[in-house]
Amino acid sequence: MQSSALQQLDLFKQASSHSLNQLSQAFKRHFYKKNTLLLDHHTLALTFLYVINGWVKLFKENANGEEIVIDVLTKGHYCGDEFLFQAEETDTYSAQSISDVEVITLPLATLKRLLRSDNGLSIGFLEQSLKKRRNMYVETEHLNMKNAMQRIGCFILRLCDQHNGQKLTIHLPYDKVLLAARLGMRAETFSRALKKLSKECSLKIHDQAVEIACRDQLVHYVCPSCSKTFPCETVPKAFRI
Amino acid sequence: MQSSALQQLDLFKQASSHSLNQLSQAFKRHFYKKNTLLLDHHTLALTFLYVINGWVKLFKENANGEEIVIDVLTKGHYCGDEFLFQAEETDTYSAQSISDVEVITLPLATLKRLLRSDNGLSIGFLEQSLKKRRNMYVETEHLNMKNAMQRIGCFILRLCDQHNGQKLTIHLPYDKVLLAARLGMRAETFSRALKKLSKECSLKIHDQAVEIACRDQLVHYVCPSCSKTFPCETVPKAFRI
DNA sequence: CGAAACCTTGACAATGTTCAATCACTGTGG
DNA sequence: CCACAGTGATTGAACATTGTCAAGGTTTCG
Repeated sequence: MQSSALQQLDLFKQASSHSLNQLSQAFKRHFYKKNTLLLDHHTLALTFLYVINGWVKLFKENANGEEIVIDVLTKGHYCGDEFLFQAEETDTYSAQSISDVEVITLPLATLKRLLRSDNGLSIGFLEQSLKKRRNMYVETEHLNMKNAMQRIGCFILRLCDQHNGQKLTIHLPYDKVLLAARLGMRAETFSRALKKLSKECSLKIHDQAVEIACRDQLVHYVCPSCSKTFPCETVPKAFRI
Repeated sequence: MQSSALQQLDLFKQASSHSLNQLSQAFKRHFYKKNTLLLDHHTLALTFLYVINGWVKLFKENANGEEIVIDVLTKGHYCGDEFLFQAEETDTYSAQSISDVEVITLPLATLKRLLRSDNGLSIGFLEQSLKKRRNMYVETEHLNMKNAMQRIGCFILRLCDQHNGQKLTIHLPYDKVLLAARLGMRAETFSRALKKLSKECSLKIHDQAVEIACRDQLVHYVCPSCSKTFPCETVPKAFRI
């Protein structure tokens, strides 16, 4: 990892050159195959994880042994930072690749040491953490205000490049079981809701491909229940940090 | 606001004495009556708000004009920080007192200026922001995993001083309509669920008072669906035998 | 006093979950 | 190469939970 490459990232763009050098040496770069456990819940609480390419599932188990999906990360996303100043290992989770991935890792202890002496680095992490919180507020609102069909529609809309014309085809970035969990519903509910949504909004579904005849029709169904207007984000959710 | 008092707060405990002095001069202290609009959604995006005493509701309206409760703050809680580095005024909300309150406010611009030159201050804000995010993960999990009765029970348990004995009486800190919204359900659902919970777990409800005959009974009903164990704050499940 | 807010209750509708069955597809070992 | 197991996906039927609407009681406050 070049320190110049690091500086391109929002997280590090205000970091000192000393920090960037230290970081570029301390980071480890990894390539993993699909379905590999990247970090177990012990290690994750000690490690900063940044996704360069591919998709990563964050998950834990509840008391009944069922899997809870915390989040799904891709290019530009990261995790583990929330345990920086947390002594006890609690509320942690594991990370698993759901595609071939390229990631970088760094011991939180190293990061913490650098943060202590580099205000630019601290501010970068603060800024991104605040952004994550704003995103979480939106997600919570969606979970409360939107039904299954609307949440799926919202996810699809966020995959549309906003500069595209009306008619377009997008591809669901990972399997439907996981997507259902990510959107807070069961696989069966997802299957039915997607089918219903496709009738309602003139979509054609072929496996992972979603053909959208008229984007505005989808917007009209999905967005009224929301405090934002489409396009919600310049960059689709998948590529947000 | 004395700078020595400020330093007692987790947010500011690592701040430089220069920052503390600046802050203690820039802060404004306010006393408001119940049901006062403290900050509208424009002002809130420009203001740091810290609650000294009393209760504050954060809310906005959705497209249908219904109120969405974002959060309810009390002593030691704060908000507005998430707009520190956000140029556009989006996803904002308003703040209203729901009891007589004492709060302090500070323009975010001032805070931002101080953060730039005080790494201790930045780290304080980062640390608290990460803590908020960990709390939000727990809340999201609860919303997904717990039903109405369990969410109410969990809220009640968190009001119990963990060192109390089995039998105790707690008081709901604000009205049930708001509490229902805070817990992500309708007032009617709250009413029925609380009644059902009180039968299930030997509670006696008189208006705002909740008499708990056996706290463990409540724990037994509420906590199995959760990755934490009661008392939630201290003992991670990982260390149970 | 009267209006408004708070709270509860009943009947019913909407939404999502659970369970069981089925099918297609993929990768593995014999 | 085929049989087979496992995963992903869909569907139906029964069920559970929560929301909606309407009504009525209580409290609060001007």
